Amino acid sequence: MATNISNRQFELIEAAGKILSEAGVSGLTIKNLARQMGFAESAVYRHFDSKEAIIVAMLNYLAENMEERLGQVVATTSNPSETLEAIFQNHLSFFSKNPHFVVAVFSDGLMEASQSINAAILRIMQVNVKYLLPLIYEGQQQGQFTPNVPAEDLMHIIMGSFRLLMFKWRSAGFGFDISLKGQQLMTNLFKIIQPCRN
Amino acid sequence: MATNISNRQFELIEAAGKILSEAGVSGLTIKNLARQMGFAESAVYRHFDSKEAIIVAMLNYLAENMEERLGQVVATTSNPSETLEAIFQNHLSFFSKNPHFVVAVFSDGLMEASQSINAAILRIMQVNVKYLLPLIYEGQQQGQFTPNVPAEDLMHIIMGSFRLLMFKWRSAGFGFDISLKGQQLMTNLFKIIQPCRN
DNA sequence: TAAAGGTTTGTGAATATTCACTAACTTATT
DNA sequence: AATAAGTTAGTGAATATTCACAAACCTTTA
Repeated sequence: MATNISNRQFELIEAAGKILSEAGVSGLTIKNLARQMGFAESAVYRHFDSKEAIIVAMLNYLAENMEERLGQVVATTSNPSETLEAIFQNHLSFFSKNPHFVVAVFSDGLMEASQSINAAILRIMQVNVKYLLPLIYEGQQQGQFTPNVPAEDLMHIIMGSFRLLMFKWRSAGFGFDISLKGQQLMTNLFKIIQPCRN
Repeated sequence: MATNISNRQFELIEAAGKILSEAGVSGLTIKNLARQMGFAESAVYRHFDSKEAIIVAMLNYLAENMEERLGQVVATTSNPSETLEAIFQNHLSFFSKNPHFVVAVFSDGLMEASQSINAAILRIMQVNVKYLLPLIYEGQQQGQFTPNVPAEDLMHIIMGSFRLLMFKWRSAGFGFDISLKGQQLMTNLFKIIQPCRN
């Protein structure tokens, strides 16, 4: 779990992220990465075995980071509805500061690239499921969310809306305030998944 | 609008679709396309000026087809809720028969590839918006859908859920019954966007 | 202290492979 | 005869990766 990463490796991951957010998956070449770092292409291979390894390291870093953040949020909140909101805001704040991860996680170009990359991306999704699903289930039990729809499907709708928002943000060149739009989406989702009071 | 396409061109588009669904965007090369067609690479260029032109033609075909289908559905249904359901089922049935379009439309690898491809994909999304938005708005007016959330945002949630379903289907290698899962999603969505009866 | 040897991190050149695309030629159909 | 639709055999550019080598630094030993 405690993936050890050298300073240089971290710099490379950051550089790769910058390229991803600016030039997309197809722009992420060893040549561009080396240029971004300011050294020759061959030097990249002093720190990573392959391009694939760089991307996997990047995704693993995100997975660990996300696991930590979500764990923190769950630990410091009690009410399911409140926790869900905190998770939402946590994600929004994180992606707002690290837009390249939007490209990394929500792109299929990378998923096609290799099996290990694909697995890494799915792992990230599962981190979210791991925290969201019990939360939604609990919220249903407590009467905060509608019991008419299975928790898995409620989660599907929430995650789908979130992903589409990220897609739109990226398509717009990260040109609008994702936190603001995210807040609005969240508000709407809460309205919709609330149980009807009769 | 009346995009004229020769028989061979249509065959090429179909072959490209088959490759897309089996090998993804990265598998769609002229070499593979020629192999699929059973002739040499250079012969492809007898029918299309470039690879880009093939993809654009494919997307335009989808756009026209979709426009036609949605127009048909809207014309033969009256009730907004009923129309929305019919659109949903129409899409499910179409994608179920043409899974390659899922790859084409919901992939970012293609969007990055060129400006004209990007525009073609966005055009397809807009065809959906054009039909869905008035429908949802009307449904809200008639008290079939909740008025608490703006129509645009309701549409966002619906489209996001649908896209995620397509993503999951593709990730699973088109290995489950998309019509069935789609029906379930639709049922859940309808439950959720229904206005509370007090 | 100074030399010897090892490690880290870089360089520039070269590798094989893949890619979209093209020129010139052949063949069949009308 | 002319056109459409195929072929063979190339092109140059881009790709990830490997190679032998070198400068700078650290550690051991005489």
